[in-house]
Amino acid sequence: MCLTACMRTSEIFDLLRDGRARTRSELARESGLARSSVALHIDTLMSVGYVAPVGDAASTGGRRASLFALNPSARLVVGVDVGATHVIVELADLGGTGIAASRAELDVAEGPEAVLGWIAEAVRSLVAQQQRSLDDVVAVGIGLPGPVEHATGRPISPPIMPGWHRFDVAEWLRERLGCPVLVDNDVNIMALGEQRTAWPDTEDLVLVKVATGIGAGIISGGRLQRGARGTAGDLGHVRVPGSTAPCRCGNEGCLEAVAAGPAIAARLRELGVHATSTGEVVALAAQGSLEAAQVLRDAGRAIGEVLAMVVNLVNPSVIVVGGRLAGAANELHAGISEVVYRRSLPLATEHLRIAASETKGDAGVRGAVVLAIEHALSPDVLDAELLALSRPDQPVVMR
Amino acid sequence: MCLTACMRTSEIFDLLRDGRARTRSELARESGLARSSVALHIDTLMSVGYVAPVGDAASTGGRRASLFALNPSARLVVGVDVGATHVIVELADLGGTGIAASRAELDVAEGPEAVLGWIAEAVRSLVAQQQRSLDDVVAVGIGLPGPVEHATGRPISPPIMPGWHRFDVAEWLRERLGCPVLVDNDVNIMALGEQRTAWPDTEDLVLVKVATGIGAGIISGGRLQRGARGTAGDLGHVRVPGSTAPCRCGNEGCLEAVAAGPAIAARLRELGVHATSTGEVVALAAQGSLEAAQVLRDAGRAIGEVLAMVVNLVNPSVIVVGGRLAGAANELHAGISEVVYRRSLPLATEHLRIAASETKGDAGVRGAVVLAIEHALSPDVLDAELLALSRPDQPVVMR
DNA sequence: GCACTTTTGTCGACCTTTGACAGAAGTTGC
DNA sequence: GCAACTTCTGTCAAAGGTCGACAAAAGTGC
Repeated sequence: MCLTACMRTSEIFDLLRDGRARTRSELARESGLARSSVALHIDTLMSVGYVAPVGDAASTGGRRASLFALNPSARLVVGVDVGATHVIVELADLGGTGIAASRAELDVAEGPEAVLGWIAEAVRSLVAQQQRSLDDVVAVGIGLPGPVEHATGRPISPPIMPGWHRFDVAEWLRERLGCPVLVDNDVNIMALGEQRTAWPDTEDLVLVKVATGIGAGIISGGRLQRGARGTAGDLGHVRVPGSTAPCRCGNEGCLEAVAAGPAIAARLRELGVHATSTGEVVALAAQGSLEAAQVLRDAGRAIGEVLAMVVNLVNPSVIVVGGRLAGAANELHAGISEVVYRRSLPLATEHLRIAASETKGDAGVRGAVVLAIEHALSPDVLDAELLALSRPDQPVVMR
Repeated sequence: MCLTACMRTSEIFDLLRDGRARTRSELARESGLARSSVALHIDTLMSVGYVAPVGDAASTGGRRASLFALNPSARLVVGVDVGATHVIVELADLGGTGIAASRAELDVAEGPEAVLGWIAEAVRSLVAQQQRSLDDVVAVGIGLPGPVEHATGRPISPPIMPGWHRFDVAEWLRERLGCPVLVDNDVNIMALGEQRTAWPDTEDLVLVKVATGIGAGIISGGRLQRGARGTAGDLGHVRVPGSTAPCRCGNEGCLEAVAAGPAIAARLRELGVHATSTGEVVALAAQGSLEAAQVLRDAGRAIGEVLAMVVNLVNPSVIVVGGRLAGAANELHAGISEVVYRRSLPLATEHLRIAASETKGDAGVRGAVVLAIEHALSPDVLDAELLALSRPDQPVVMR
């Protein structure tokens, strides 16, 4: 049997990945194949369930053409956002639409088996609630609050995750859920979520998360930049010009020691305002505290200094500011914009936009869902699945 | 005729791109195709000249298998390195080996038509000298000393290239040389040359060029990062912590105002040492001037401060230090290493190497040649060429 | 209702891929 | 030096994918 059988099928499917409905003729034009060949592939894709007819197109003077589109409910994916003190598990369809979610206040320091155990149980129960089978779940994406070696799915020396160093998260969950598991850093995943949902036409985006820590996810040329060891985008310990504040990392003048939640709270206490946590800073800003506004604007300026370098270095078209501190405070955004536009090269800022996160606290899970979907629907994986379905007797071999 | 005719042919060719010789069986194993199919594709590739037999493999107990490899002399490419005051044009084979080169001391400020005119003439004469036809040249790569929009092949507001703004370099040369022209920033091209020749197994590399200006080329995940407008890697105007030196860009504390050639020369004059140009600084360092050593080490530290951010942000496995000032002075390298290893995160520096450029002043042309070769031998271009050759009557259509 | 337009499913022809086979080329052991 | 064995090469028919064409179906506009 010809092994290239389903090759072009995944090519056709790739065109439908954006969710838009298309006629057979449109697909033929876009793929370069003949209409008759496209029809054959569409039949294959419909028999697997990944594609479904969605009515007819308007007539252009003759018979109406039938429209086909990705069938989001064909399979399920799971997105998981693990924070320092919470875990969110969301069940979603292939279009990225959330179907059901679970949340637990769980300390990541309790260790991998406790956290991942809860996640596995949550997935099983969400799937059961929807009266679907675990076999329908084709991939799991998961974001962790620390450095992750994406290729192997293991955290590497994560500061706030004791017991997780080199733990094989991907394999542990795969054994229990029976599908591929993609692991990445939480900020990377937020960047992915933000880019795919709010900025689909932007190929170069930087997401800055400002909360108890500060980090960035960099998407360049449409691809997430992870670097050699998966630690790319670590803004928190970049030195801010003009600051000598001591940082827990041992160096001084780090951005995190100046502009992250704890540093802002400390600064407010110096001004005589009671604030001990990131949450309280957010609350003060929401109440309109003048001191909070002032300190947040200064923090924004410090972040802006560092982002100005990022702009010169990476040349993004959009910077998205996210994280708990960004949501509550326009001052942070104002401080950032002020410095970035002054300190970066004119050529790099000419078409640069600095925007607030669109997904309200949701970017992490959204990104995890995207990570899972993009793996499950990638040509390689789809080819293997189509091959397996066309020959149920043969074992699945991944090349 | 089936349009997919030569599809798999380029796949086989892709395997031979690394220059290593292989037997039909090896290619079959690596490509997943049957031996007989591979044999057919090899025949096609030999008839076009891109692949040639290179003797027999050692016997493993039976008949010796014949070896096939990329035939470097099948076609020619051109690499061009345009500097502020010089132009180098090199004719190379498909293996990237230089065949012949021309150099001119030509000021880039004389404008595009003068410089490009000289380049076109140089190419013609080099090709003629080698008794080959201009038709054998399949691609030209060219590096320019300023921001370039790679996709369109036009410089964008280049500071030291008056008259070049938005000039269609690619089209101008294509019309006169009759083959595709790839344009990029000179530092990007140096990074490409360095990575492909000296660090082929490294996917994440940053090249820093230290000369009259300072810039960086970033290769991440094996791909050159150009950013939204092609200005990525602009280190020169990143702010150095602790410096307030005024810069020609209008800001203060820029790296270029502290650590580039003119700044170093100015600093030496403050110390009573006569130095006016980058070249004189290099000469002083070569003579073992203590003042030059001291100033260069300080410059290295300043560059190290900025590179420490780059390491946190991009997480490369190798930083290559190139440019005129790097070649002459170990002190620069020492200063850089000292600060980078102290200021970057331990996780990011754990496997980080900081190396001197291996290609002695040659990285620019090497990278331009690589750019040309990788375009000319890319599957898309090769498919089109094979299709055109199999149907000489039909016009070539690029999809 | 009729002429015209457009889509759809089907079919034979063509091309690529495959696995098998016989012959060629080389090695090893006696 | 010869026989037995191993491995590679070229050829070929069968199988599968793709294509263009065609007739039937479905819809529009007058």
